[in-house]
Amino acid sequence: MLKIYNSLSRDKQIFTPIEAKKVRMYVCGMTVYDYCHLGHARVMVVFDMVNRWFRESQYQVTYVRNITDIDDKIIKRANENSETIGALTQRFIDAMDEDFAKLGIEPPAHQPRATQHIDGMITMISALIEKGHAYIAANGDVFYSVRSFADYGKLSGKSLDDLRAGERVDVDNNKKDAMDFVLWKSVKPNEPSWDSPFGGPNGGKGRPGWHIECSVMSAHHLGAHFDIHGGGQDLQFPHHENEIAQSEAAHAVDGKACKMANYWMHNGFVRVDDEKMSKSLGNFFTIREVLKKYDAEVVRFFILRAHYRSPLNYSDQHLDDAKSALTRLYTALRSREVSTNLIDWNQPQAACFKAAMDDDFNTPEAFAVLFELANEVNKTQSIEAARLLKNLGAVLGLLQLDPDEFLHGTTQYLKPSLFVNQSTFYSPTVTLMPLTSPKEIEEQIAKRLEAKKSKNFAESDRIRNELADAGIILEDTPQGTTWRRA
RNA sequence: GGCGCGAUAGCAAAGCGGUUAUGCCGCGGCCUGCAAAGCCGUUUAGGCCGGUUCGACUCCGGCUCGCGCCUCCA
Repeated sequence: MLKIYNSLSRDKQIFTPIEAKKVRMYVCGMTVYDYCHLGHARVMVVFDMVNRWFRESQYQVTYVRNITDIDDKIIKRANENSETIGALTQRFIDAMDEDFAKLGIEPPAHQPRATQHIDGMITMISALIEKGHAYIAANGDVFYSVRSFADYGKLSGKSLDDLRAGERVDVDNNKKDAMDFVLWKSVKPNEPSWDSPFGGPNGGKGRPGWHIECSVMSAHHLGAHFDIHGGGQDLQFPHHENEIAQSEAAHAVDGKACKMANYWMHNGFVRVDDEKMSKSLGNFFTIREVLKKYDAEVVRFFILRAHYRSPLNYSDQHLDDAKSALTRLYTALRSREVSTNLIDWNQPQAACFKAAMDDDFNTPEAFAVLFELANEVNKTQSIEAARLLKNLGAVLGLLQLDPDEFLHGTTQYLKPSLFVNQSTFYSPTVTLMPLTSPKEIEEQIAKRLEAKKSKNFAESDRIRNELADAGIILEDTPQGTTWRRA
């Protein structure tokens, strides 16, 4: 029995799909005008995990994640770069796909782009105007009238009368109510536009507002009523609240609102020094920046190690910690031929893992099972335990590399001395040490073996220390000497 | 000002009204030529003040502190 914390009701509920054994899930994706940072990585990894767990639980999942490829920031950035909007967005979509693939994020079933759904948006906006939920302002903008939707605020728990619109941003005087939000923006000079029937000084030409995109794209792929809608916590208000207002009003039949999503899931923020990581604060780390220093799987492990709703502090210290922990799991799998196969969920440890995952995707608890299995493998050499460890890892999108491949590492090496006195995170200017090639390492190991054979321990230790300085740790085992990167 | 979330050992992070979470680090032991890895053991907990209870980290109330949303944001 799978339980999900529902932001809508603010409690954990037993998941009941609209259609038996099927899950229809929509997650707000990226606005593609720059590289993705770790905050974005978290949403994607978290919902990838959710997607995988549903599938593992025998659900047929239709996962939709949109791409916002038209908005103010994109237009601004394209102008700054003297680049076309199409070229800019494609460039960052490619970069995003590359980053996500490295993090083991499986592509969603559908990845609609806003610009492919303009017609649908115009249709929905027209319906909203017709039903009295939207109005065309004098300048040609179309606004949603929040006061027309009785349930406005039900997701975020906000009351229209308590919101402080205009406190930090000037209120557009074309609006009837300060909280009204834009559905259609009348065209401005040097901006792309589409034709619409909304009229106004520019003859209806304009482009859609942000919120309408998701209402239209989710309905297009999943229908007016679907199971799960997810995204980062910062989207809860106003974005998701506005989506509800649009969708439920537009799809209402005979004045009766059609519930948009049964479950709303929001993941917690990634923080830096206890502050939200964000573009505006400038305290963000891009995925590709982090992947220079850490293996992608370490980053994925780091994200999944915390519960998805908890805040997650980013720092190199925490990544180092995650790396050590993941190394322990891979070390247990080392030198063991492990085939993947189906998991027997009645097996006690597997059952523990399942119970944790079924409890609102409690990955930290699920990880505890993984470590118990690693301990068992190390203690008893059990192939069964090793197999279960790898198979459970697969459910989370982890532990699928050849252990040696992981332990030999592909990321650059940070000098240990730099780890001292770094309570939070390293400056991005930190010097990374180049990697010593595996061939070079093997040569040194061979030389050391010669020295060891002739009991020249001073020489063998010298070689070992030299490699240690280069970030290579040697391990003598009955089967020979193995190495891994620090 | 409104609404919401959180406070667990050196660090990270869960469950649970009474019994070892887990990982990293530290310490002791085994193993090792010495290490590393591994195994065994072990030191550090539950912001503060009350209440309920035979018993509270876990439930209730208050306080303090931190964070988030109320503008674009994942």
